[in-house]
Amino acid sequence: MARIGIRQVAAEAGVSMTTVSHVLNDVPNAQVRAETRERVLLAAQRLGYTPNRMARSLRTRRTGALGLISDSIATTPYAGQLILGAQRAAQEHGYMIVLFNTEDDPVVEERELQALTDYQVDGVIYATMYHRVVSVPQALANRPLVLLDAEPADAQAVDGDKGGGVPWVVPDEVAGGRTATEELTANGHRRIGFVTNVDDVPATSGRLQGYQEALAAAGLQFDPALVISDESESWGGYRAARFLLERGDRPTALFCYNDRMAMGAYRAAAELGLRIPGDLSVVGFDDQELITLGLYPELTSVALPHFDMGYWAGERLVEVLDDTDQSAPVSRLTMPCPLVRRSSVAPV
Amino acid sequence: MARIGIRQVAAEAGVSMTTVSHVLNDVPNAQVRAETRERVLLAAQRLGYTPNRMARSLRTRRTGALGLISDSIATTPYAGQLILGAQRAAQEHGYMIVLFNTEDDPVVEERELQALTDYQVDGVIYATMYHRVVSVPQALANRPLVLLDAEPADAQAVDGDKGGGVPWVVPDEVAGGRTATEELTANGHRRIGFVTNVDDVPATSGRLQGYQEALAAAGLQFDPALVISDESESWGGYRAARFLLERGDRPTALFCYNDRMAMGAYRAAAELGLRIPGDLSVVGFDDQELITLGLYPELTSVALPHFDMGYWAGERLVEVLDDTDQSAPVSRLTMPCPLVRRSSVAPV
DNA sequence: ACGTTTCCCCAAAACGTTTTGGGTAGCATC
DNA sequence: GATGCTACCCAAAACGTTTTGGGGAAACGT
Repeated sequence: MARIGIRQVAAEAGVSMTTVSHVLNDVPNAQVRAETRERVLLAAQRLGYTPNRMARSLRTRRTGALGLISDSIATTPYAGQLILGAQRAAQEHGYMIVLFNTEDDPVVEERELQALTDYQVDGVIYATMYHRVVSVPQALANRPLVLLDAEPADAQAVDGDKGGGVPWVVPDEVAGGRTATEELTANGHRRIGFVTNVDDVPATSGRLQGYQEALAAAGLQFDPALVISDESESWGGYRAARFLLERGDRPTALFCYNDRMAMGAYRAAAELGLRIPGDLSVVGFDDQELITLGLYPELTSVALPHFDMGYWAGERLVEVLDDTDQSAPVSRLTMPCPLVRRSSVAPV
Repeated sequence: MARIGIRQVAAEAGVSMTTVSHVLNDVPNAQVRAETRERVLLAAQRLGYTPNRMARSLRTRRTGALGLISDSIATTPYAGQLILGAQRAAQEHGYMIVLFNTEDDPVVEERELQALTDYQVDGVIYATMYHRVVSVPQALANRPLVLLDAEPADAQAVDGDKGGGVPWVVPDEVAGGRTATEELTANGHRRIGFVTNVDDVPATSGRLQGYQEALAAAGLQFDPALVISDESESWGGYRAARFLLERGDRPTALFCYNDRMAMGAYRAAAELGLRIPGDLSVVGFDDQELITLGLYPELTSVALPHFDMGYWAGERLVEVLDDTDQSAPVSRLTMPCPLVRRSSVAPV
């Protein structure tokens, strides 16, 4: 059984290979009679023809592959969602995702970038897992590229939502911080602590800003004494919460930088005999179900839209590649972070 | 600047394309003088030649791509490790990993399998994220295939470690269960509860068996009343632990099916005023750092070797493909699960 | 009746490799 | 002097598409 190709289909339909190719890809300005088109389609289907991608790629110089290169895929629980989003977008447009990983190691990154170029992917998604600001590697400079959960170090593209630089998508940290805090102010809380960490990343500053904005919007005075930063994520939540809650005028609610720190806050509260949400309301960030559903009471948390970001990045990249509309497309997106309500917030 | 290919290299080196191809791939029984070989190599390097993968693929009928199809990549925090393992193995052997996802939906699976075949990957890794037993889809029947964190439903391959069926790798659940329990018996515990769930998967039965084996090895009687299964993973740990700990002759140690249930056990213990590890020792399973490092005291847990399994699967698959040694290779592997000791276990 | 346009279609070149099927030169063996 | 062998090398075919550059016939305008 000889592998069946376009040639066999042509024979079966009684037309030339050219015509078969034309109808199968319906090329824009190739004229083929409706009747012949039918015949070809039928023949193709009858023979169960599937195109040979390598031959096609060889001719068209496009592989239909998108490289997804990420920093620390193994150490973050979100990785799957980011990747799945991108994969689905790619899939829907007939692209495939091929995986690369830098492991946060410049040497590995070098190697992977090399691999990435000689696999001849059509475009690349450069992903970081924790909303980092990155400077895009030289090797990717002149390629179709989009940044995923990362923003470019050179602010050149920042000035507008349109055109220019490389597209990127990140969570809207400040809106997220605002959402979390508003949930607390809306429940009547007026003394709201912010338990955060000391990292200098967009997430910390953004969420803090959101916190401040929400306070202002609620007519509350920002009190620096209510925000505690700790350097450890595993211990920090506990330490900071403990510190805040032992004060005389303890806050009635805590906004925690992430669920891990919220977990520590829960422990601090338990040790001090404070019930959640009766004596203390808590909202977390990240919506890691391992934690949010594991805690008691279940933790209200702001979710990071990992899937959506991945999906957007994928779509954005194929847009660039397929170049359907040359119209200056949106180039930067901060994606909203929805609040998922559970049982850790109550009216004051 | 014309793209430089094998033709240019040939010209530069003053030899034929044939010869260039021969030396660049050093084909086994092609004879080429050492001096010519040098010349070719030099020319290639001087021109910065990199082979065109599509052309090569077209001719050799091999894409150098491995399909990795997994069930629920987005909903499990381990996904990254499994994938990274496979990716690294692939990378090291010059393969790339292209990603597919079934999302546990037969319709999607159908579509992805279709995509997978017409992308013409050389081989496929069929991965599940929670050690499932699967029946391999018809579409994969006659392809180079290895199962990752999954075992085949038809036990045809089970009879030996060699030859025959499709290779698969899973965690050694029973050894893991034994390890966990031994850690407790070794600390002198004699009444050890097992908090587990009701799912009918290899993990539950395996870990239970390990538990029993360890008890036997320590000369302890197995007491069915000490194992409590609950249907919910988020609440089950709490409920089961609470139930066990309220008994008059409460266990002094708990082996929990996974970290999530251990998290519940911590809460139960706290509510009953039992200190960990002073009054109660706990060991978990899965080693999810989000939990193990978030709990206080930090949870001793048995780790699942996700990276290693992924790596093995990748290596195994390229072995099959490159077919270096036809010698019947190991076909099944249960991988050991190391114990990572933290602070939740103490002598009785 | 004769160009011109329009509509449909095709043969062959091209993409960049690997592989096939020799070819040539030198040397040894009969 | 033919034959055979060995060591080295090459021209051309092949892989399965897409794309180029028309070509023939019908329809149309004059």
